[in-house]
Amino acid sequence: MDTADDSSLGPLTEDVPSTGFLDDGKNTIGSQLASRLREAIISGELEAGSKINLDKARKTFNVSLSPLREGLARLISDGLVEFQDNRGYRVAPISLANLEEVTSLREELEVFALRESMRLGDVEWEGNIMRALHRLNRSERDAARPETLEQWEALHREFHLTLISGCGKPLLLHFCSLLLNLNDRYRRVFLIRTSGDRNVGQEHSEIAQGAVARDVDYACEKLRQHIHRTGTNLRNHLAAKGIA
Amino acid sequence: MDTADDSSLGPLTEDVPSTGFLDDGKNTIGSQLASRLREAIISGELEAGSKINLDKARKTFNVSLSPLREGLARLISDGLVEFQDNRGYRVAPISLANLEEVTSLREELEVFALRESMRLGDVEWEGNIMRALHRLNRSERDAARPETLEQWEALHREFHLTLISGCGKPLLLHFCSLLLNLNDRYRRVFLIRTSGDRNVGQEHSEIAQGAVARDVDYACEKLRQHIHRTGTNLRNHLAAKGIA
DNA sequence: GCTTGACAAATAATCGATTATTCTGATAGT
DNA sequence: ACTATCAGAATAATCGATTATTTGTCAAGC
Repeated sequence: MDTADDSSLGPLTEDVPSTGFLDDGKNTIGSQLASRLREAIISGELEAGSKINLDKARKTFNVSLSPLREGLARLISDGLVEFQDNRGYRVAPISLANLEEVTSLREELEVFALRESMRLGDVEWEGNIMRALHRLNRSERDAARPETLEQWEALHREFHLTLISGCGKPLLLHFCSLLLNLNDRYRRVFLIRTSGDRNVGQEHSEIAQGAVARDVDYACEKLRQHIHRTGTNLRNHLAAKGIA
Repeated sequence: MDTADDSSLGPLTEDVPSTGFLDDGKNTIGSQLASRLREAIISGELEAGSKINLDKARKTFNVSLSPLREGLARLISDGLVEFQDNRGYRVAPISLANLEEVTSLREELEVFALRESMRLGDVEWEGNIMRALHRLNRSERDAARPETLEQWEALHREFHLTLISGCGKPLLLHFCSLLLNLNDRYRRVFLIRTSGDRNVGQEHSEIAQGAVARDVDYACEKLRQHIHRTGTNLRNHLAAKGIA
C-alpha cells in the first residue's frame, strides 16, 4: 500500500484556453505538471497519504525528473504534498483533525477577509460578486456527469474567492485560497451530494446579498454558518467512512 | 540594478549542531541551500526585490542547478522568494503595504493562536513558555556584534512560536511562522535598535505571565499591542528611508 | 525465535550537457 | 527621432546519466 494508483492519469495535455495571447504563466512543463497534479490530488485521483514514486510518475507523465520535482515543489506550498529529505514526496494525508482545523481556520480567516472586503471593496468588487453568484447558481451538479462536478467546484471556489477579493490583503487571500483547496479536496472525495436539509444556493445568495448591502454582521454570520455547516456535513461523511 | 550583489555569500557549510544522531532533515544540498538562502534573505544579505541569477548563484554556492532550484522552491512557500515561468526567481520585495499586512495578520492570527493555546495548552506548554522567556531575556542585543543580533532574533522567534505552540493547529502555526519570517526580515533590515519608549523585555514578560495564568483577555491584548507597536515602529523606519 | 549486519534492489539527489525562451541592442523603415 | 524587427547573447528549463541514500532480504549469531 505504498504507491499511488496513478493508472488513470493520462500524459499531460494542458487545455490552454487559447485566449489568443498573454502568457499567463503556464508554459513550462513544471507548471503544467503542477496544475495536473493539483487536480489529481484534489479530485482524489491520487489517494491521500500515498507515496509518490518519482520514477513511476516520470513515466506516467512522460517527463524528466527536473520538471516533476519542480511541479511537486509547488504543491508543497499548497499544502497538498508533503516532502521529506531523501524520502521523497507523498500526497498530504487527510484526517478528521485536519478537516476540523481547515474548517475552523476558514471560519476565522474567510470571515475576517470578508469583513475587510466589505470595509474596503468598491463597486467593481460588488459587481464581481453578483456575477460569480449568478454563474454559480446557474451551474448544475449532476453526480452522473463528473465534468459538471468539476465545473461546479471551480465556480464555487471562484465565488468564495471573489467574496473576499476586495480585502486588499494578498497574503490573506493566499491563505484563504490554500484553505479552500484543502477543503475542496474533502468535498470532492467524500461528498457526492449535499445534505438534504440545506439549500446551499440560498446560503450563497444570502451571503452575497449581505455583502453588497454592506450589512457586515449579517453577511459575516451567514458566511460563518455556511462554512461551519459544510464542515459538520463533511465530518459526518468522514466518520461514516471510519476516518479518524 | 538587476542582479543581487551576492558577493558576501560564502559557499555553503551548514553548521550541523552535531547533536550526535537523529537526522532532522537537513541532509540534502537542496535543504542546506534553503536554510542558507533563507538566512541570507531575512538578514538582508540578499536585497529585497533583486533578481536571483541562477548561474551566478550556482557558482557562488558551488552547486548544480537542480538543488539550487529545489532550495529556491522551498523559499517560495515561505513567501521570501517569488517566481515566474521562464523569468526565474527574485527575492520577494518589501513595501509599506506588505509590512502593514504582515502586522495586521499577525495581530489577527497570532492572537487567535494564543487564545487557542490558552484554551488547550498543558503544563508542558506553560513550562516551554517560561523557558523561552528566560532565554530571550538573558540574551543581549549588541549592535556592534552581529552574531548577538542573530542569536536574539532566533530566541525571539522561538518565544513567539512557543507562545502559540499549544493551539493544536499545525496549519495555523505554519501561517504564523511564515508571517514571523516576513516580519523578522523587516526588523533585521530596518531596525538597529528598538525605540526608546518601549521596554520590549517587559512586554514579553507580561504576555508570558498572562498566558500561563490563563488570563485570556489580558494576555491577548498584551500580545496584540506588542505586535502593533512593532509594526508602527517599523513603519516609521521604512518611511524614514523613503520606502513606499 | 529474535536481533544484527551485510548485501542487493529500489529510490532519491545531483550533475553536466543540451534545448528553449527571454532579453539586448543594433539596424532598417517610417 | 521613433518604432519595429531580428540576430546574438544571456538566461531558464529540461534531459539522460551518475551518485548517494534508503529500504528490503536473508543469513549468521545470540
